Amino acid sequence: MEGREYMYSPAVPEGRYEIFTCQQPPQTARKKKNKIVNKSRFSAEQIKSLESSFETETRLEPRKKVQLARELGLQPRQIAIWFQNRRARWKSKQIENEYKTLKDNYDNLASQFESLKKEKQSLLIQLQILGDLLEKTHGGNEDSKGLEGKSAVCTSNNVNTNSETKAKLSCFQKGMEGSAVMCPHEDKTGIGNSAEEGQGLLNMTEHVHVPFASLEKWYTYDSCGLLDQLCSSSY
DNA sequence: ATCGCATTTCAAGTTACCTCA
DNA sequence: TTTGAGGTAACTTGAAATGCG
Repeated sequence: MEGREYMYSPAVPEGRYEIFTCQQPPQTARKKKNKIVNKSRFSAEQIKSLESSFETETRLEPRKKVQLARELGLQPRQIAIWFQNRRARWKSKQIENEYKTLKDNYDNLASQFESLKKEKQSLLIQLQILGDLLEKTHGGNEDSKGLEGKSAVCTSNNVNTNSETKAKLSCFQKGMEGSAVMCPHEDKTGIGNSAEEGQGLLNMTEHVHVPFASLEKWYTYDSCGLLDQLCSSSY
């Protein structure tokens, strides 16, 4: 199809350039809506030249347009239209790319959110188990009474815990990490009294298959502010 | 200074043709 | 051979900018 160009009917709209063939007469002219059009694509060389011009500047000065038209054997009007269409294509490509980027970001965040949700569930289950265990170990203890019901509350997504429970959880975590770290509440709860106890709890956590390293992540990704509360709670 | 008009250019949307699977 | 989709040159429309009397 290279080499063929445009042939418009004499019925050219007022103020418009008449676009005509430079090399060949119209072979396949068709009549439609007052227009006789022999439309074909620009040649590879023409496109190449237009593209390289577009790379340097997306808008053409009138002088440059005329010069380019002369070089390529086209009408200045054709050059102008080509640049208009090219800008439109460029813009839609930009929008497409932006959409792609946004979608990728969204997908990443969504999958992060999902895995955090699962992790949260695991931790809540873990919390429940620990609460039950505390209750069993220190059944008559006043403090364990305080923990009563907390585990049940924690089974829902809507975690409703008080600072005491949070402090216990925090102590428990410290016990896991340091094995013998003393807890501010040790006199009341008895948790963290010895390295043995800490180790025992560690074994328990292994039993429920919840990695404690994930708690670290919680501090980073906590989205509902629970851990902020936990960390800032006074005890 | 500013108003009105003509002209030009642009973006956005549309039309019509061509190519190809 | 027909047909539908996709690409693209050219057109239409409305708005903004500019120049001139």
